[in-house]
Amino acid sequence: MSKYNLLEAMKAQAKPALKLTDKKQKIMETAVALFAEKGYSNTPTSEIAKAAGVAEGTIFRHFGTKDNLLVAVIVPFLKASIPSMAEELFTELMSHDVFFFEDFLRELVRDRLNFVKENKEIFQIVVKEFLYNEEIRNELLPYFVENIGGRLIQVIRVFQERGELVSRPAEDIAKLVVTCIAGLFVSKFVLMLNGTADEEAEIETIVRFVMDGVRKRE
Amino acid sequence: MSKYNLLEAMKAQAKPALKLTDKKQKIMETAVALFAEKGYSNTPTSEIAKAAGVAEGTIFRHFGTKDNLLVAVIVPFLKASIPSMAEELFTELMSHDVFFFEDFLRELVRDRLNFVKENKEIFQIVVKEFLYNEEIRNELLPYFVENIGGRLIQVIRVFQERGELVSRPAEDIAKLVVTCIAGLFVSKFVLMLNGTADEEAEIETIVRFVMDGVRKRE
Amino acid sequence: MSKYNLLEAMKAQAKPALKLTDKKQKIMETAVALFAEKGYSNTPTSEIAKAAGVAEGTIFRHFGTKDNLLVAVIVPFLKASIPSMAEELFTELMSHDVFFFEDFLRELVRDRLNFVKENKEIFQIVVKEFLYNEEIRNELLPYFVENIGGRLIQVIRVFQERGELVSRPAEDIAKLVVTCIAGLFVSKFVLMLNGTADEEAEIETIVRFVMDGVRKRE
Amino acid sequence: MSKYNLLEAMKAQAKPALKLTDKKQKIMETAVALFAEKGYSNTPTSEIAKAAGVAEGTIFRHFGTKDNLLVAVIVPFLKASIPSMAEELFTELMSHDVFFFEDFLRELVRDRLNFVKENKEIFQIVVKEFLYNEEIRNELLPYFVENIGGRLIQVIRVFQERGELVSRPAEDIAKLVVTCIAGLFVSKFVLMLNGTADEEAEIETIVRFVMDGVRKRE
DNA sequence: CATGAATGAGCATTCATTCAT
DNA sequence: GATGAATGAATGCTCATTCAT
Repeated sequence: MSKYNLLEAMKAQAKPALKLTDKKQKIMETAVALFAEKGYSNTPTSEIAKAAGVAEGTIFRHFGTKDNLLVAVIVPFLKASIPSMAEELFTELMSHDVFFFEDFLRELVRDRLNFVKENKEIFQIVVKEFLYNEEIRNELLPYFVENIGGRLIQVIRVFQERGELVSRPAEDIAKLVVTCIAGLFVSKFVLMLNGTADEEAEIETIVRFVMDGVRKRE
Repeated sequence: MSKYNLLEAMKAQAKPALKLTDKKQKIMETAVALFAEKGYSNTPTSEIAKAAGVAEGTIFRHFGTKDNLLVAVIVPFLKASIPSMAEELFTELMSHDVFFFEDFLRELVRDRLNFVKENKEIFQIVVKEFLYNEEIRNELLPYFVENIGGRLIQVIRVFQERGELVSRPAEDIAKLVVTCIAGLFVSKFVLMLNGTADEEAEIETIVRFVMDGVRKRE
Repeated sequence: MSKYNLLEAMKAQAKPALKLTDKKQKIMETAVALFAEKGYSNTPTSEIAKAAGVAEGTIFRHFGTKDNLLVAVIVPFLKASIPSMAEELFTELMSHDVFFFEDFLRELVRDRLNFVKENKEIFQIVVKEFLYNEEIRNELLPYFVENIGGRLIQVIRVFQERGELVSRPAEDIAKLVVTCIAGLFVSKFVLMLNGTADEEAEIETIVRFVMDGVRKRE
Repeated sequence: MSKYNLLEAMKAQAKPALKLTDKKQKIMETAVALFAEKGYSNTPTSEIAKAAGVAEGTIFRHFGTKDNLLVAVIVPFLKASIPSMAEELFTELMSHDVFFFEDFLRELVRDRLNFVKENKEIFQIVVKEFLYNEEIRNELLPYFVENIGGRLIQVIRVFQERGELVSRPAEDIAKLVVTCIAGLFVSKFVLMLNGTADEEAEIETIVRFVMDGVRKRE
């Protein structure tokens, strides 16, 4: 059995208990900043306590274990990680004829870029722990594959049928698209390889790359 | 000053001292396996010692510190990480007219895929520590950007002049290409999202995605 | 830069925080006894912990490092090591005509003898570490020379002008006097070469030796 | 039973085996320098080996243990520490009437000063370990008291009978004289509180202090 | 004799967690 | 709820000593 049970935690946190104590809130904010900066296992609870201005015992009163603190911090992010967009689009696509995959892709990238930009630190934590911590990876990987990959595959299939997308296996296409977008986000928000300041141009670059690759056409 | 000085270590290890003791060799092999599996900082030296069948002191007699053991394991990999290909190709391209970027890309992917496949565990270590360990990242990032990015940019420029590649900034193209390939390698060798068994098909999929994207053409 | 910064520590410990925890107090007492008996570097923290009836971690919670424990134990002693007497006497001497150097010396010896007797163990620690530990010596030597030597020299000069003391350089006289007294204290409290039980007689012996040497006079 | 048995070692080393190997000789010289500088327990055998240009094993081949190396280095010094002078003088004094205690003292100080000056480093070692290492102290203290103290007491008694020295207990006088001389040697050769460059003047200062104290006489 | 790889007990220090107040 | 002193297992590292070559 897993030490983390992130998915259990996600279900449990259905009602996100908006009434966070001042202290509890402060601990979480501090933990996010420190985990993002130095990594989970390089951040002692003593340092979190000090930076948050609480006693070390208080952390354990609220979260029980350090692991639980990580979970508490990560779960709301994970729940918001699934682009609801994809599902909405899919429903819509089935009924009306709307727009092009290129437009969907553009909106998807824009949407996720904004989401990650607003949750930069937690994104860093999730990426780092996802790779570093085997248990977390084992918990999250199926979740991502199913929820994100799965929806995207459905969307892709629709556009393939319409003839806009190549007819390779939708799984392969989804994987390429996700890897490409995720890779660029990691590069931008974790490795801090800052590209252009102009965000719209950046989005356009990604979209055109994914759609048409690097070959010149006349 | 950095704790690691990986680049210094790389220069110093010019002649890799092939005369590795049995024990030293065993320690390194064991460390590679454990670091890859659980991450550097989650692997106690005591466990390495036990798994390698040596006394803990032996590790420190050979490597001095745990950090040095990591460096000793990583450095040869890093030195072989720069695709000499790119440089050779670049020289060749300047003199004769040979082949297409698509062919270059195919060879590059094939070459690096084989390299990483043969060094799977060390690749896992490097990827994980690269993201998790700030000092290592700070050491390696400029190295990668300059050596890998730099060479690729030069190659791209040549093919742009020949009209095979789109005329967006070569830096952007290089970044997209590298991110895409790196992302797929991470997905395959670190996250273990196994794709097709047919490797040639896999290479072809990447090449076609990078060259032409996902849009259908008649 | 020094590892110890004893003088810094002395300034910092201005208000010695009388509210010592039971445990903290117990640790310090135990450490004093063990350091005095076996020397600082021959006393493992584990042994201190065991003898003090606390967990080893508790030592580090209170003192951070073993070095700091030594400092915490030594500093109050050092601050009380300067005989305020000398300074007071000096001021007094400048205004009124009071007593003889012989009387001053007798009081000085009596005062310091009592002080060391009451701090026997810490005196042992200081003497041993002073000789054994280069860094501690480098920290303390200038302090002693200036504070103890300096004041004594001033006193000696006054009595030289009054014609009670020989007119050799005051520095030389001070050095002889200090060496002689310190040597006898070390002999008594560190080497445990117990002299007479009669302390007053002991003091008188020292004073007469310093004043008149060993030559018989009629 | 003692770990050291210095006295046993002294007896055993009766014939000092002049045929010291090159390596053995080099090890001892290096050990002397390092022990004097950093103290016995702060000097790893590995460092001695390196500095001496031998393998670490070689030290143990020759000396068996690190303790034995210390003993090997110290013992010849200890054997030469007893001023044969005192004994010779005593024999001489019983037969003829020669010179004054003051002259004896002057010669004693000169003789020991030269001895220590020529064996400065071993003197440092002996002083430091004598204070720091209980076992060594327990071994050497009785030896010093008996051999050095004992002889001096006899000499003093003779001069007391002749009326040159005060008639306090000879033991007390001996102790004062030894403490005073030893203290000044420690101050000069261990603490490095350099006095005058003029050695004869220094000797004279000590002699006059011991003989007549600090009181001015007309 | 000499070597140096190997050993493993021992050490200072860290840190998540507990619990009495 | 909040505190922070106390815990003790775990960790990286040191070093005297052994032994096969």
